[in-house]
Amino acid sequence: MFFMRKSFFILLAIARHGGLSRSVSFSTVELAAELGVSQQSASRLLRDCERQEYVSKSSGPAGTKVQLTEKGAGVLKAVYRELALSLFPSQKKRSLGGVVVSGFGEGKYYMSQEGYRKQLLDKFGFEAFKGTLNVNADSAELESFLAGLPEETLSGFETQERSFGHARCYRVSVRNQPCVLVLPSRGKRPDGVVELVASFSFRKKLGFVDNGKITIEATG
Amino acid sequence: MFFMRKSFFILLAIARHGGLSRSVSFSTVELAAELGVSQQSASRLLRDCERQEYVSKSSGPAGTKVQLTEKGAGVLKAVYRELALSLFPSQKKRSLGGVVVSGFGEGKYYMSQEGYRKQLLDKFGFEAFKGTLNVNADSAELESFLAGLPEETLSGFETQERSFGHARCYRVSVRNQPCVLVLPSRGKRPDGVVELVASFSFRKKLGFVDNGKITIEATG
DNA sequence: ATTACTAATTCACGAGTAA
DNA sequence: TTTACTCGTGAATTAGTAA
Repeated sequence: MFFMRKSFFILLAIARHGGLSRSVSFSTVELAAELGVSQQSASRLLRDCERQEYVSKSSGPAGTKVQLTEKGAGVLKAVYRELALSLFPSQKKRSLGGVVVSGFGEGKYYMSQEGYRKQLLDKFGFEAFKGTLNVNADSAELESFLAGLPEETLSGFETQERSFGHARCYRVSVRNQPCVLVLPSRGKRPDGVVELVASFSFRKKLGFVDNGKITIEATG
Repeated sequence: MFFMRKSFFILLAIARHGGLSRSVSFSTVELAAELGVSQQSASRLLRDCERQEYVSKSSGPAGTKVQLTEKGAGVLKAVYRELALSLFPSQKKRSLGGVVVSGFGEGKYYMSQEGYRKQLLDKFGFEAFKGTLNVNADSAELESFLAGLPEETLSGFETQERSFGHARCYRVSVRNQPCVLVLPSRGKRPDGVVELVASFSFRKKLGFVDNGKITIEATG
């Protein structure tokens, strides 16, 4: 957890300047002043962050442009989660309400890929049912629900036909059945729609139907 | 802001173990393992935190007991705030609803103390009206409202008669009138009750009465 | 202006160990 | 077992510059 200690405050400084969502101009002199180190150290520390893939940057005599990577943003989120749990232990959001929506079969397609099935088995210990349950939730509620959960990542991979992106996963449960909430990074989906993966079919085993209400619970 | 860089992760580790609200046993060996440093470094770093008054601790051959001070907790809250603003810029809570309650005149007593008046003038630039408006808010809402605001502190002081504790302050506004939300640390008050201080009387100038609704807005 | 190299320096770290 | 000291080493930092 604390291996990213040395990079954290640089990432935070970049995020403060908006580097989470876009590339920002950020000279090493400014960065140095904010952190209270020399320009030389700022330059070196930034390069260390790039080596660890926390940021992507381009720099030259015209200045530096920098943006946090997913991995870098993950560092900030992980610390945010720890802080939130420590500072406001009472306020952890333990459940998330949503509505079942139709997924047009992509869930089945993705869950048939060995690249994902293998990782789900390794990380979560079950053979995934070849299909997902798509759930629509309020995106702000989803955000704060997920902020309180430990995050795991399914890596992207390539097949002969195409390449598959990585996905963020969270252990949750529905009606006391453990399952995994998956947020694919690829394929811009509507805000607030997530996929649930389990060893079984939510529709067959638990009787969920389109437009039905569902409650997702945090586990652990 | 980043002067506490070196201590932050130690404070976070202590908070994870519950050291925010109570004294926790925490051997330097454990701490070292969590941070990925040697026992010797953990011991030294902990001592640095004590010197900076981020923690209070007692240690000896039987082990170490440690608890975060207000100042130490303030470090974690400040970082939490920065993270929250960067990660979820949309979600900042900008206003807080509450109900005016009767304060039995202690507000007038405190606001008559030169020790507080001087600090309010220095920090906020106004002569405080000798009285406060007590407001009752939902304590969870209050917590998340304040988490998004920069915090300032009025120091405690001594008079011939008694000693006065320190207080946490936040710049806010009510009906577009800038004022200061004060949370005294002393004198256990009911959860969710705060005091508003301004250059004027809320009751006379704005017509607030007991049990009336009030909305406090974040400024800046 | 910048960034970022190399060299000098410092100060943080951990080994050894006392209490 | 603890905690925490001293001290040698080297990684991290800054100064001085080049580009």
